[in-house]
Amino acid sequence: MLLTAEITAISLKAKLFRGLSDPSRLSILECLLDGPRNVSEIVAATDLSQPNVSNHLACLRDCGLAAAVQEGRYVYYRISDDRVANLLALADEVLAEVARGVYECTRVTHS
Amino acid sequence: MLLTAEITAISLKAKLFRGLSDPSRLSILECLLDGPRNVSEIVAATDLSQPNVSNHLACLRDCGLAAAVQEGRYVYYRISDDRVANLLALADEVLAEVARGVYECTRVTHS
DNA sequence: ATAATATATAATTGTATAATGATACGTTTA
DNA sequence: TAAACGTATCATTATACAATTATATATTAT
Repeated sequence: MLLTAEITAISLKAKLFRGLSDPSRLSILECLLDGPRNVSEIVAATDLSQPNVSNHLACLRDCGLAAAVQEGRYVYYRISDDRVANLLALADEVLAEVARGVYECTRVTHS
Repeated sequence: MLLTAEITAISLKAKLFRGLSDPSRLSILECLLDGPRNVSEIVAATDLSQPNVSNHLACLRDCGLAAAVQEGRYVYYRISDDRVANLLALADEVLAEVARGVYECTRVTHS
Protein backbone atom coordinates (compact mmCIF):
# COMPACT_ATOMS: atom_id res chain seq x y z
CA MET A 1 0.00 0.00 0.00
CA LEU A 2 1.59 3.23 -1.18
CA LEU A 3 1.32 6.57 0.55
CA THR A 4 0.24 9.67 -1.33
CA ALA A 5 3.68 11.24 -1.02
CA GLU A 6 5.27 8.13 -2.48
CA ILE A 7 2.83 8.12 -5.38
CA THR A 8 3.71 11.73 -6.14
CA ALA A 9 7.44 11.05 -5.97
CA ILE A 10 7.06 8.04 -8.21
CA SER A 11 5.05 10.01 -10.76
CA LEU A 12 7.69 12.69 -10.85
CA LYS A 13 10.43 10.14 -11.31
CA ALA A 14 8.47 8.47 -14.08
CA LYS A 15 8.10 11.80 -15.83
CA LEU A 16 11.79 12.50 -15.47
CA PHE A 17 12.64 9.16 -17.05
CA ARG A 18 10.01 9.69 -19.71
CA GLY A 19 11.76 12.90 -20.63
CA LEU A 20 14.86 10.77 -21.19
CA SER A 21 13.07 7.93 -22.93
CA ASP A 22 12.95 9.26 -26.46
CA PRO A 23 15.80 8.81 -28.96
CA SER A 24 15.31 12.30 -30.37
CA ARG A 25 15.52 13.91 -26.95
CA LEU A 26 18.55 11.82 -26.02
CA SER A 27 20.25 12.90 -29.24
CA ILE A 28 19.58 16.49 -28.34
CA LEU A 29 20.86 16.05 -24.79
CA GLU A 30 24.02 14.30 -25.97
CA CYS A 31 24.57 17.12 -28.40
CA LEU A 32 24.24 19.55 -25.48
CA LEU A 33 26.77 17.60 -23.44
CA ASP A 34 29.44 19.31 -25.54
CA GLY A 35 28.19 22.74 -24.54
CA PRO A 36 25.35 25.15 -25.29
CA ARG A 37 23.90 25.01 -28.78
CA ASN A 38 21.26 27.01 -30.57
CA VAL A 39 18.31 25.37 -32.28
CA SER A 40 19.81 25.45 -35.77
CA GLU A 41 22.99 23.84 -34.54
CA ILE A 42 20.97 21.13 -32.83
CA VAL A 43 18.95 20.56 -35.98
CA ALA A 44 22.16 20.22 -37.99
CA ALA A 45 23.73 17.89 -35.43
CA THR A 46 20.77 15.58 -35.08
CA ASP A 47 19.17 15.45 -38.53
CA LEU A 48 15.79 16.08 -36.94
CA SER A 49 13.31 18.55 -38.39
CA GLN A 50 13.27 22.00 -36.86
CA PRO A 51 9.71 21.81 -35.50
CA ASN A 52 10.48 18.41 -34.06
CA VAL A 53 13.59 19.74 -32.32
CA SER A 54 11.67 22.72 -30.98
CA ASN A 55 8.95 20.46 -29.64
CA HIS A 56 11.43 18.22 -27.87
CA LEU A 57 13.35 21.20 -26.56
CA ALA A 58 10.15 22.59 -25.13
CA CYS A 59 9.58 19.28 -23.39
CA LEU A 60 13.13 19.18 -22.03
CA ARG A 61 12.86 22.78 -20.90
CA ASP A 62 9.49 22.32 -19.26
CA CYS A 63 10.77 19.27 -17.44
CA GLY A 64 13.79 21.17 -16.17
CA LEU A 65 16.28 19.01 -18.02
CA ALA A 66 17.43 21.81 -20.28
CA ALA A 67 17.54 25.58 -20.00
CA ALA A 68 17.27 28.21 -22.71
CA VAL A 69 18.60 31.70 -23.15
CA GLN A 70 17.83 33.96 -26.08
CA GLU A 71 20.66 35.82 -27.78
CA GLY A 72 19.40 37.99 -30.56
CA ARG A 73 17.42 35.80 -32.87
CA TYR A 74 19.14 32.68 -31.64
CA VAL A 75 18.05 30.64 -28.64
CA TYR A 76 20.80 28.74 -26.92
CA TYR A 77 20.02 25.61 -24.97
CA ARG A 78 22.12 23.89 -22.34
CA ILE A 79 21.77 21.00 -19.95
CA SER A 80 20.31 22.41 -16.77
CA ASP A 81 22.18 20.36 -14.20
CA ASP A 82 25.36 18.33 -14.08
CA ARG A 83 23.47 15.46 -12.55
CA VAL A 84 21.52 15.07 -15.75
CA ALA A 85 24.83 14.29 -17.41
CA ASN A 86 25.60 11.86 -14.57
CA LEU A 87 22.29 10.17 -15.17
CA LEU A 88 23.14 9.67 -18.83
CA ALA A 89 26.59 8.34 -17.95
CA LEU A 90 25.20 5.93 -15.36
CA ALA A 91 22.69 4.74 -17.92
CA ASP A 92 25.62 3.83 -20.15
CA GLU A 93 27.08 1.74 -17.35
CA VAL A 94 23.81 -0.06 -16.74
CA LEU A 95 23.48 -0.65 -20.46
CA ALA A 96 26.90 -2.23 -20.62
CA GLU A 97 25.47 -4.78 -18.22
CA VAL A 98 21.95 -5.25 -19.51
CA ALA A 99 22.37 -4.26 -23.13
CA ARG A 100 21.59 -7.70 -24.39
CA GLY A 101 18.36 -7.86 -22.42
CA VAL A 102 17.28 -4.43 -23.55
CA TYR A 103 18.14 -5.19 -27.11
CA GLU A 104 16.10 -8.37 -27.06
CA CYS A 105 13.17 -6.77 -25.30
CA THR A 106 10.26 -6.80 -27.72
CA ARG A 107 7.74 -5.21 -25.41
CA VAL A 108 9.20 -1.82 -26.18
CA THR A 109 9.57 -0.91 -29.78
CA HIS A 110 12.98 -0.86 -31.43
CA SER A 111 13.68 2.33 -33.25
CA MET B 1 25.19 13.99 -38.17
CA LEU B 2 24.97 10.84 -36.09
CA LEU B 3 26.77 7.60 -36.80
CA THR B 4 24.93 4.30 -36.91
CA ALA B 5 26.61 3.05 -33.76
CA GLU B 6 25.53 6.18 -31.92
CA ILE B 7 21.99 5.78 -33.13
CA THR B 8 21.93 2.22 -31.82
CA ALA B 9 23.38 3.24 -28.47
CA ILE B 10 20.88 6.05 -28.18
CA SER B 11 17.97 3.76 -29.02
CA LEU B 12 19.07 1.32 -26.35
CA LYS B 13 19.39 4.06 -23.81
CA ALA B 14 15.97 5.41 -24.74
CA LYS B 15 14.51 1.95 -24.23
CA LEU B 16 16.22 1.60 -20.88
CA PHE B 17 14.76 4.91 -19.72
CA ARG B 18 11.40 3.97 -21.16
CA GLY B 19 11.47 0.88 -19.00
CA LEU B 20 11.87 3.22 -16.05
CA SER B 21 9.35 5.80 -17.23
CA ASP B 22 6.15 4.18 -16.04
CA PRO B 23 4.79 4.76 -12.51
CA SER B 24 3.64 1.17 -12.21
CA ARG B 25 7.05 -0.20 -13.12
CA LEU B 26 8.78 2.25 -10.79
CA SER B 27 6.48 1.16 -7.97
CA ILE B 28 7.43 -2.41 -8.66
CA LEU B 29 11.14 -1.63 -8.78
CA GLU B 30 11.00 0.37 -5.57
CA CYS B 31 9.20 -2.51 -3.94
CA LEU B 32 12.02 -4.77 -5.11
CA LEU B 33 14.64 -2.43 -3.65
CA ASP B 34 13.79 -3.98 -0.28
CA GLY B 35 14.63 -7.44 -1.56
CA PRO B 36 13.13 -10.21 -3.70
CA ARG B 37 9.35 -10.41 -3.77
CA ASN B 38 6.94 -12.79 -5.44
CA VAL B 39 4.14 -11.57 -7.67
CA SER B 40 1.44 -11.70 -5.02
CA GLU B 41 3.57 -9.69 -2.64
CA ILE B 42 4.18 -7.11 -5.36
CA VAL B 43 0.47 -6.96 -6.12
CA ALA B 44 -0.28 -6.37 -2.45
CA ALA B 45 2.45 -3.74 -2.12
CA THR B 46 1.49 -1.75 -5.19
CA ASP B 47 -2.30 -2.03 -5.44
CA LEU B 48 -1.95 -2.95 -9.10
CA SER B 49 -3.94 -5.76 -10.66
CA GLN B 50 -2.21 -9.11 -10.98
CA PRO B 51 -2.19 -9.21 -14.78
CA ASN B 52 -0.93 -5.67 -14.87
CA VAL B 53 1.90 -6.54 -12.51
CA SER B 54 2.76 -9.62 -14.53
CA ASN B 55 2.87 -7.60 -17.73
CA HIS B 56 5.14 -4.99 -16.24
CA LEU B 57 7.34 -7.65 -14.69
CA ALA B 58 7.69 -9.31 -18.07
CA CYS B 59 8.79 -5.99 -19.49
CA LEU B 60 11.29 -5.40 -16.69
CA ARG B 61 12.59 -8.94 -17.06
CA ASP B 62 12.88 -8.75 -20.84
CA CYS B 63 14.74 -5.49 -20.55
CA GLY B 64 17.15 -6.96 -18.03
CA LEU B 65 16.11 -4.63 -15.25
CA ALA B 66 14.68 -7.44 -13.13
CA ALA B 67 15.32 -11.16 -12.83
CA ALA B 68 12.96 -13.98 -11.89
CA VAL B 69 13.37 -17.32 -10.19
CA GLN B 70 10.58 -19.80 -9.63
CA GLU B 71 10.19 -21.40 -6.20
CA GLY B 72 7.35 -23.85 -6.16
CA ARG B 73 4.28 -22.06 -7.36
CA TYR B 74 5.74 -18.70 -6.51
CA VAL B 75 7.95 -16.64 -8.79
CA TYR B 76 10.35 -14.35 -7.03
CA TYR B 77 11.59 -11.21 -8.74
CA ARG B 78 14.61 -9.13 -7.87
CA ILE B 79 16.45 -6.15 -9.28
CA SER B 80 19.03 -7.53 -11.68
CA ASP B 81 21.89 -5.15 -11.06
CA ASP B 82 22.95 -2.76 -8.33
CA ARG B 83 23.43 -0.06 -10.91
CA VAL B 84 19.71 -0.07 -11.53
CA ALA B 85 19.28 0.94 -7.91
CA ASN B 86 21.96 3.58 -8.38
CA LEU B 87 20.06 4.93 -11.34
CA LEU B 88 16.92 5.25 -9.26
CA ALA B 89 18.84 6.95 -6.47
CA LEU B 90 20.51 9.38 -8.83
CA ALA B 91 17.12 10.16 -10.33
CA ASP B 92 16.01 11.18 -6.84
CA GLU B 93 18.94 13.58 -6.62
CA VAL B 94 18.17 15.12 -9.97
CA LEU B 95 14.54 15.44 -8.99
CA ALA B 96 15.46 17.31 -5.85
CA GLU B 97 16.93 19.88 -8.19
CA VAL B 98 14.44 19.92 -11.04
CA ALA B 99 11.31 18.78 -9.23
CA ARG B 100 9.57 22.07 -9.72
CA GLY B 101 10.17 22.02 -13.46
CA VAL B 102 9.03 18.44 -13.86
CA TYR B 103 5.96 19.04 -11.78
CA GLU B 104 4.94 21.99 -13.88
CA CYS B 105 5.67 20.25 -17.19
CA THR B 106 2.38 19.87 -19.00
CA ARG B 107 3.75 18.19 -22.12
CA VAL B 108 3.88 14.86 -20.34
CA THR B 109 0.76 13.73 -18.57
CA HIS B 110 0.53 13.93 -14.82
CA SER B 111 -0.62 10.70 -13.20
C1' DA C 1 -7.79 -36.86 -9.69
C1' DT C 2 -9.81 -32.61 -8.32
C1' DA C 3 -9.79 -28.27 -6.34
C1' DA C 4 -7.42 -24.28 -5.10
C1' DT C 5 -3.80 -21.13 -5.62
C1' DA C 6 -0.13 -18.51 -8.21
C1' DT C 7 1.29 -16.62 -12.35
C1' DA C 8 1.17 -15.71 -17.33
C1' DT C 9 -0.93 -14.65 -21.70
C1' DA C 10 -4.35 -12.87 -25.11
C1' DA C 11 -7.59 -9.69 -27.01
C1' DT C 12 -9.60 -5.34 -26.64
C1' DT C 13 -9.93 -0.52 -25.83
C1' DG C 14 -8.61 3.99 -24.75
C1' DT C 15 -5.14 7.38 -24.39
C1' DA C 16 -0.62 9.49 -24.95
C1' DT C 17 2.55 11.18 -27.87
C1' DA C 18 6.03 11.45 -31.85
C1' DA C 19 6.40 13.19 -36.44
C1' DT C 20 4.96 16.11 -40.09
C1' DG C 21 3.49 20.16 -42.72
C1' DA C 22 1.76 24.62 -42.45
C1' DT C 23 2.08 28.77 -40.40
C1' DA C 24 2.82 32.34 -36.92
C1' DC C 25 5.96 35.09 -34.20
C1' DG C 26 10.11 37.60 -33.18
C1' DT C 27 14.63 39.55 -34.50
C1' DT C 28 17.93 41.38 -37.55
C1' DT C 29 19.51 43.29 -41.93
C1' DA C 30 18.91 45.81 -46.22
C1' DT D 1 9.44 49.25 -43.89
C1' DA D 2 10.23 45.05 -46.13
C1' DA D 3 12.62 40.89 -46.58
C1' DA D 4 15.14 37.21 -44.61
C1' DC D 5 16.20 34.37 -40.95
C1' DG D 6 15.53 31.72 -36.56
C1' DT D 7 12.33 29.67 -33.60
C1' DA D 8 7.81 28.30 -31.84
C1' DT D 9 3.15 26.68 -32.25
C1' DC D 10 -0.88 24.33 -34.22
C1' DA D 11 -3.55 20.64 -36.34
C1' DT D 12 -3.39 16.21 -38.08
C1' DT D 13 -2.15 11.46 -38.37
C1' DA D 14 -0.22 7.27 -37.00
C1' DT D 15 1.54 4.46 -33.58
C1' DA D 16 2.84 2.84 -29.01
C1' DC D 17 1.41 1.29 -24.95
C1' DA D 18 -1.12 0.91 -20.29
C1' DA D 19 -5.10 -1.09 -18.27
C1' DT D 20 -8.80 -4.36 -18.15
C1' DT D 21 -11.25 -8.68 -18.64
C1' DA D 22 -11.14 -13.25 -19.57
C1' DT D 23 -8.69 -17.26 -19.79
C1' DA D 24 -4.77 -20.42 -19.85
C1' DT D 25 -0.93 -22.73 -17.50
C1' DA D 26 1.49 -24.56 -13.65
C1' DT D 27 2.07 -26.02 -8.93
C1' DT D 28 0.47 -27.64 -4.46
C1' DA D 29 -3.07 -29.55 -1.40
C1' DT D 30 -7.11 -32.46 -0.43
